[in-house]
Amino acid sequence: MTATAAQTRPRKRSGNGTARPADADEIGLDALVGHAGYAVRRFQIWIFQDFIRTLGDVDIRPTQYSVLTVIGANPGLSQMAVAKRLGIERARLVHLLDSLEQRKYVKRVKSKADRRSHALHLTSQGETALAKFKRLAAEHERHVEDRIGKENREQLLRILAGFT
Amino acid sequence: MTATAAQTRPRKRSGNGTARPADADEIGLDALVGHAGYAVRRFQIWIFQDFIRTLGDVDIRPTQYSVLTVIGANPGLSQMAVAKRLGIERARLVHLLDSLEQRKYVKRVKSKADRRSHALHLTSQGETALAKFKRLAAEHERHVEDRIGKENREQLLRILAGFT
DNA sequence: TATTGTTATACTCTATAACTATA
DNA sequence: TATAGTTATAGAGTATAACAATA
Repeated sequence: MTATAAQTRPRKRSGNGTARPADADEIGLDALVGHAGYAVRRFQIWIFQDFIRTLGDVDIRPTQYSVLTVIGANPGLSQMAVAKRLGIERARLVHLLDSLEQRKYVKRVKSKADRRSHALHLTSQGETALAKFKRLAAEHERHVEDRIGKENREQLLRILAGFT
Repeated sequence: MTATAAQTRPRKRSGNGTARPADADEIGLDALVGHAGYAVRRFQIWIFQDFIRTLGDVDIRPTQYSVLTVIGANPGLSQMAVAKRLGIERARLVHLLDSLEQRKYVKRVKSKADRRSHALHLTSQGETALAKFKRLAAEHERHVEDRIGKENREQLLRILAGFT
């Protein structure tokens, strides 16, 4: 348990009494091993790196992908709605959309109902591009499956379903 | 599946033909639902926020906690060794240690064996403080358990054990 | 030549605050 | 007054490059 691990003594290294530094894989993590947050963080880094690599040719990062996907599935949403749904700061979404609009994937249409807000839509270019991004993202997902196993991936999605 | 979800049409909102904007919880995530990375990312944000809140009084963040824990369990490590083990850039570790050293939790001792490197140790203040941090971190871990369930947390740790 | 710690730069992301134009 | 979008700033975190001291 994490609580009792607090009393763990530093473990001996090498056992040969030399001053030789420990190899990376013989360094103990102590209490960290019992923390879900540590494992989740390391996994998340791995998974994002694979996503970025797999979608490297099309230069789309996870956050951009999530924005395009949500707009694609819910055309006409306001920026506030997208920001809230994805847990992104509305100030940050502004820049994300600037970039996606420059690349002609998204357009901001002035809403007639509420002239303060923009209705977000994919351009036809955006629709075509998103279809390709989704194919690449599915490929990335297969890498995840290869890494942790089909069953484990499904279990993971089930356990974390409440956070989406 | 994520692959077939690429063909999903935008789902109807409200079904009443009005221009009323969709509520946050009726906005579909489409392909995102099938991505482990999205769920993991949202979960990781939740878990870090709880960690930061739970250890708010002692002003220790997850990365600082991981550095202190590893030094505590492996006294005498070099900065390179700590950086490698935790997957932190060595340039970044410099600043983390500056702060932890200012707060008298850690000391850098010039290594006799290799005069380029520093041997890292907790101060006695640091040892005492870390014991307290570990108790608070264990409390945070119980929050995780409350949120996702004891079984699920253990399953998660098992699935992600390879990433630590 | 290579490595350790350091400094510096740039870019991403999170968290705020404040401004404008609307409502 | 409150909200949507915008601009700006500050602090984490990530990714590099370059430098001095040492190996």
